[in-house]
Amino acid sequence: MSEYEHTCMIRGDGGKTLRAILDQICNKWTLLIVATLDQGTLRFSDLVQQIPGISQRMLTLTLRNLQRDGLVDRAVFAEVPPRVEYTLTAVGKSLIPPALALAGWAIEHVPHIEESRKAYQSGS
Amino acid sequence: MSEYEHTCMIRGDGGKTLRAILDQICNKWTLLIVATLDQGTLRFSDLVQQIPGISQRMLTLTLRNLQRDGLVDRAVFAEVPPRVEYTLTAVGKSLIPPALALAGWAIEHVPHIEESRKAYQSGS
DNA sequence: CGGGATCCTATATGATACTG
DNA sequence: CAGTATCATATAGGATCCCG
Repeated sequence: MSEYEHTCMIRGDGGKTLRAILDQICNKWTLLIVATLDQGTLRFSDLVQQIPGISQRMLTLTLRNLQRDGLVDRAVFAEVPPRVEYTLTAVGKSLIPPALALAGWAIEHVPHIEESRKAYQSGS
Repeated sequence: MSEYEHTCMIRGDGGKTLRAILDQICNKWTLLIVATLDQGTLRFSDLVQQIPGISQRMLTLTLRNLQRDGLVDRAVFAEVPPRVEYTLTAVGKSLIPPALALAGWAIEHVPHIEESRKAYQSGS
């Protein structure tokens, strides 16, 4: 039943490699931006509108990181007013299935987790 | 090619539900602890030894959260010296496959990401 | 329109010392 | 052994204003 032979992928080098990547992915906005860009190419203002609550600052920062890591392409058009379009790269798209796996797990277990939290509260 | 129909799982309610759970999972130690506990039942001191760099404080805090969320069982034995054993619950174990999926993605793309970072640096 | 620059706060994490 | 308590710090994230 145990998957111990495989969890070395997580524990690996003490989890360093994995966590370095995970830190980039599991911040507040990355998955949301990637999931939104799965629709296709979008402009900066499109992303602001479609991602509720994100600030310009965090959108810019997160997009820069995604671009730096090669998950997103950034195309600037020399027009007035300026136009900048963002598109998922192949690597960016490849992140979606594992992200969905985690999202599926989370959504599937939300009821159990919330129940457990209530029981824990009343217990202590 | 697009998985847009499915990414609503991520975007859902603006990502709120997913991120509430993700915040618990993607902190510095949670996945490492869960992966370590996949071996089976372990004592507090076992975890300290097997997880390099973790402090007693963070191990305690993270274990409490996992226990509260029903991912880990905590068993206290009234002995001297005290013995406390931690075990993954079924829900806790169920987190491992999606975690492995993400870990697999990360490890598979580390080379590409590092390459992209170097290119980004020299570009700017 | 698409940011950059600046300031600010909350929180996660760490170090250390103490205890039943 | 398995924590708790306290203090300190780094950083993520947010608010606001300005610019080409």
